Amino acid sequence: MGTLTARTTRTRADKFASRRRMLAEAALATIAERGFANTGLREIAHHSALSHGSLHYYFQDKDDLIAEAVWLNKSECARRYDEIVVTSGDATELVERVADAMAATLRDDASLHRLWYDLRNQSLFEDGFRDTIVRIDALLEQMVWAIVQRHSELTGRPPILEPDVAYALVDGLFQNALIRFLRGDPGAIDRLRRDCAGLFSSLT
Amino acid sequence: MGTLTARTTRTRADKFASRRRMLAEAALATIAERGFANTGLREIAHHSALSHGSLHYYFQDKDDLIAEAVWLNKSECARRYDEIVVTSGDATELVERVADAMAATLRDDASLHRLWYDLRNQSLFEDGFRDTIVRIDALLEQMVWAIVQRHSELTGRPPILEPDVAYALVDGLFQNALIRFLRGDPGAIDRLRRDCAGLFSSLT
DNA sequence: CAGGTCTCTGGACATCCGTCAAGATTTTTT
DNA sequence: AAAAAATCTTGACGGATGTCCAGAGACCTG
Repeated sequence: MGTLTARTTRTRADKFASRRRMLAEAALATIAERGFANTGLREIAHHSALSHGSLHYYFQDKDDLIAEAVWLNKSECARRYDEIVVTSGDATELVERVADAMAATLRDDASLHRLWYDLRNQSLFEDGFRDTIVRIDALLEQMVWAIVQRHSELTGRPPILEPDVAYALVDGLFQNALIRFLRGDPGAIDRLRRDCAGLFSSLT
Repeated sequence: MGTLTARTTRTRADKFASRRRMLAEAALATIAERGFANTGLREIAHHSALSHGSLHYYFQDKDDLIAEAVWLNKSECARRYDEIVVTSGDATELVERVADAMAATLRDDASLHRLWYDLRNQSLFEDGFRDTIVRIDALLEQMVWAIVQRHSELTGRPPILEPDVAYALVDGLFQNALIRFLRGDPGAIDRLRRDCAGLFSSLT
């Protein structure tokens, strides 16, 4: 076998990783459109620069691809509120900005959130990408709890609920708004903003 | 054409309806086990007394069958709290009995609830049985609101939230507990009972 | 330039799907 | 009992699925 320079192996690995990312993004967009169960590998490949045969060169199987795709999207999504938590100076500003951000992502990324709930439900039937879903779920719970804790700091009042309950309530609110929005109710955005602000304000 | 006696047509219609119900129940059990996307008509028929071809004699298509199945299960499920609402004498009894009932159905009917969330999500991608899902969703919201209103009567305090928000919070709590339970956490049952009681107590 | 990896394609594979229709079987009517 | 209507089975259809593979093209190394 030929000996490879360190530079070559690194660019190789980089290209491999970048291809994986590109395919994962194509998978994300495609599945977000039609749902996990209704989307085949050929359709995903059609939305990318490669053919359907290549998917098994970069991913072990379909579950591997989907896990990478949802992780790519959701792990970054969970960090989107960190800056708000850090830079908010008082409690009302924190609550307002969080509510605004949630309303904005409901409006802009509705089909991606729909995909998330789709995959989280599928993972209750099969264990293909269950581990990834569980990890993301934990991330989202930490995200909500970070907001609650910061709000507690700013108000001086202790949180009145535990992290998992807080996450459950916020998630219920968001999922309900998402469903209403997708069913054609544009007012769901503003109502989510209002209810979200009210909920976070009353969690401490 | 032969004239049929009223008696005969009625028994005909009865038998037809009873067959539909039997098939819907078989579909319910089968899909609850493996999920909507992973279950074919042949598998459903295998869990019933008929063959897969008969399904199209009693139902227009697969969506029709699934709609009937989920309606059969969920429309009755939404009425299960009516008796508690009517017969509870004071606020704490109402809250305790509701929380007990929710914890019990989480323990006993977990896979049916999993199916409900599965179908509700699927209906956000396809419009096959969307109308049925929307109807059931409205029923569940009314169910939650009936509890809140009764609690308001018994305490003399007005509800602090609107019906859709109350439903969103309760649903978030239940769905979160269901996910934890299905992932292998048996403590999710008692925690749902506690959190549910706490939530209903603070909604008025 | 020759040799050897790496990358990618297009097609084949077995299997499943929902739907349908022709015909057998059962039930009811005349 | 004969005829008709309702019920049910079986097998087929076209299409879609995930996976795999032989081989072509690209790219780097010597």
